[in-house]
Amino acid sequence: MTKTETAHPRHAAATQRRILDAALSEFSTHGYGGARVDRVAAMAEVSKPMIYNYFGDKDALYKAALKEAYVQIREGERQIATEHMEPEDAIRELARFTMEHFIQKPWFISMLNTENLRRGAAVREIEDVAEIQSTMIAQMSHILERGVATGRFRSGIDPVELYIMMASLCFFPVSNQHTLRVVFQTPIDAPWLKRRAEEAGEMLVRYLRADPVPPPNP
Amino acid sequence: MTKTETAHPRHAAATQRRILDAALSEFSTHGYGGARVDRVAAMAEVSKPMIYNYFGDKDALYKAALKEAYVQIREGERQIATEHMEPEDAIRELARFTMEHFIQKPWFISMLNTENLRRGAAVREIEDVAEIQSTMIAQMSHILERGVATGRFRSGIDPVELYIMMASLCFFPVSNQHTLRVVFQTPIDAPWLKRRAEEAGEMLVRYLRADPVPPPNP
Amino acid sequence: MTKTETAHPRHAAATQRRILDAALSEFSTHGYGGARVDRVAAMAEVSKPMIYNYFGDKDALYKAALKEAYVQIREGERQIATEHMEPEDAIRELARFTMEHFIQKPWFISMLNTENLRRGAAVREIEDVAEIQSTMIAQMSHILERGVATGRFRSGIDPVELYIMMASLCFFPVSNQHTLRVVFQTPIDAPWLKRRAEEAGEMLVRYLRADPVPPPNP
Amino acid sequence: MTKTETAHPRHAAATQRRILDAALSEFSTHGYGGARVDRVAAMAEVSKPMIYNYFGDKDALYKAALKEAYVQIREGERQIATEHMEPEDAIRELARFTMEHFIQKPWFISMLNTENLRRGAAVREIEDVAEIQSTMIAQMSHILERGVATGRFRSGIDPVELYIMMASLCFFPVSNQHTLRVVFQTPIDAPWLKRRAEEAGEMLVRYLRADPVPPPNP
DNA sequence: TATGAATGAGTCTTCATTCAT
DNA sequence: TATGAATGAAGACTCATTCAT
Repeated sequence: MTKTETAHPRHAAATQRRILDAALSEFSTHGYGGARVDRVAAMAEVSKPMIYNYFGDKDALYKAALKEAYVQIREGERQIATEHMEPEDAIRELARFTMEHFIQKPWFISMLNTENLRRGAAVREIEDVAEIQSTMIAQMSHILERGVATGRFRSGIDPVELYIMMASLCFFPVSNQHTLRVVFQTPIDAPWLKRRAEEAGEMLVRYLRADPVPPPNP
Repeated sequence: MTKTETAHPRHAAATQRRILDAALSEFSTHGYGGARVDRVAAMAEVSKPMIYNYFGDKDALYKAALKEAYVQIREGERQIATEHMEPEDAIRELARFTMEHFIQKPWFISMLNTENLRRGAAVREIEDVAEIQSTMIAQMSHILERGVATGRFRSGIDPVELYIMMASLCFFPVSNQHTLRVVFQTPIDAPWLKRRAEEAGEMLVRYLRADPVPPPNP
Repeated sequence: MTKTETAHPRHAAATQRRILDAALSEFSTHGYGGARVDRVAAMAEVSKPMIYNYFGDKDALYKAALKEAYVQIREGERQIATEHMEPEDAIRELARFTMEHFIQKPWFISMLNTENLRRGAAVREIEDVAEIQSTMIAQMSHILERGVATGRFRSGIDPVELYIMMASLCFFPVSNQHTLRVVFQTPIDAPWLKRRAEEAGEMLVRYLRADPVPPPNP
Repeated sequence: MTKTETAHPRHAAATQRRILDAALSEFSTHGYGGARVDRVAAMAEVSKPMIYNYFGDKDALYKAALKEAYVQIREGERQIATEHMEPEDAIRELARFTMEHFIQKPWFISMLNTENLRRGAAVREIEDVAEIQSTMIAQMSHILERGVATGRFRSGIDPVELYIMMASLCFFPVSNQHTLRVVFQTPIDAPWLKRRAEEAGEMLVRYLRADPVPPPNP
């Protein structure tokens, strides 16, 4: 008999994983105050004491889930490769990628919103958060440099601020889709969101383009 | 003994107002699950039964607070006047105004985030929400039209989508300031946010500008 | 309809009393760790939230019960009157009274034991504890003075130390009755305890008596 | 790899000892209800299943610890030797010894208090408890006999009752030191307790002394 | 002999909600 | 209109105990 595939016994690491996944799901679905440890236990198919044993208390569990959200996002961001693209295409690709990310991993947006509601009480205590989006920023910098070098892009754009703009354009329509849907009575669905990403790309590119040189006075 | 000057006057309307203000503060500070009816009562300086008497239950109170948030925002949006401005200036002004709005009324952002966490369960049931941001959209349409008419702006831009882009660029940096601050180690404060608004204006304007007509072939 | 005699509604003071009595009973019967808030609620015929509402938490409830134990003891000690007695009789009476006290109010002994197990964590924070046994000490002092004045008692005896000795002789047989019963296979009952009090009186009196003056050398 | 030098040797007896010592410490520090099996395991440096394996359950562990307390006390009492002393000195020595005992082995007092709180539920089931303090009683008897024989002591004193009196005078000041300290604001420390023992000896001796023979009528 | 992993059954505490006046 | 008093139902967290290896 090989390793038993039973859910429960003797698999500390696996148990912790299940709890973490369940916690991420629970906190992102219900927010901190609305999350229930009981539900996490049920979802993870463990008894409550396991949660307290491995994570401490609800707060620590939340912090672990938040960190996990960032970690998973970082994993994802490692996969973008834009070096070989034309700068404008690279920017558009980044926008597409970011939007895709937010659509595919809705719990990330929920966790960020929840954490900001809590005024960042937990992020502050997570180590290494700073370097989490370093990949993204690095790519952004590289694209900008190349764009400037070829004369296609203006210079003087801060990559972090540019990244935040791109993130804003992708985050908000996903994050606020439920209120937007009602307020604007628009059918906010995946295709609509993807068009937003295209338009965000367009906007970023136009924002970056070097101003046309005025024709020489004759 | 004549009219007592207690904090609990006979005027039902005033009592309801105090409750509503307290509820808005409470729900936006703690989210739905974290909000406490006791705290609302204490803040409003009323007894808890009053809350149930006037609003029903926690859920109804939340809905009332959410609606109130929208109403207050609508009040604010009535005050923008861009008709007399040049289209580009008008766009920039709208961005500034929107950002200012979000900074001044942080509970609005919190309520929107909370409501979206709840997947829009409550907005759906609020009447007249649709027309709430009609002022904004109307202005946006008008500006676009004028811009297109003068040849300054491209045509074919949807005012709602443009509005959402502008909102995105202003909302996200405020809404996510606590996580951004930690992740990017940037001092996110009022001046920084105002610069974001300027840059948002710049971006929108560049996005809208008509493409330069290529010089006629000789 | 006069005041309703219902157990529950609208009688804050009465409710608090019932809770306090129940708490005293519960803590003295089971010790701190063995006490159950549920049982206190049941005994007091109130819902648990009442307990937390009026007393705070288990710890505060315990402290209140401990203080109550001391208060009730003080009440009792007010009733001894030994001024008109011969000093020796007064001492014997005090011993009898003290023993009776311990027999009649067994929860007092239990609370003291419990509190000492906790190393006095709670007494320290009770105000006015110091003056609680002042009546007893005052009486003791007065008896001693009168005894010395009449030449019947030795001088130089500290009233507090004498009180502690008396208390020791009465407390221990009651407090430790269950172990004593088994270890010495003696039927420790009320009569036996009362004889202990008599013997304690005898012992104290003999301890206090002035040494016989040696006959003058012829 | 040869015999590991871990803290968990193969020797079952040693393991049991460590558990027993830890249990004695735990129960006497926290009482029955406050004692934690986890803490016993940690203190004994064994896994919890070991405790259940060797002792059964918490109750059985408690009983074992209580018995151990008595056993250790009996060990101690074997060491007093008063045969060669003058009866009065012997009594004083016994008081000193008893007090020293209580000061040196505070867990004994705690266990007795805990057990009496439980109304002696466990002592009753311990075999041989009866003979545990036999040494003490035997000594007491012998001293009394010798005192009576020499005419120094009164006759008719029951050794068990005398022992209980002595124990009372020593037990109470140690047992109740924390409440006494607060109630009487006296610095109850080792020297103070030792003076209590001296005074207890004095009291016992005066209690035992034969009454002076009235001078013969001339 | 020994233990890491796991849990059922509580235990304290809180919360939304209602009753009686 | 207004509230002090009260509670059922659940929430977070713990504890004695057992299983599988």
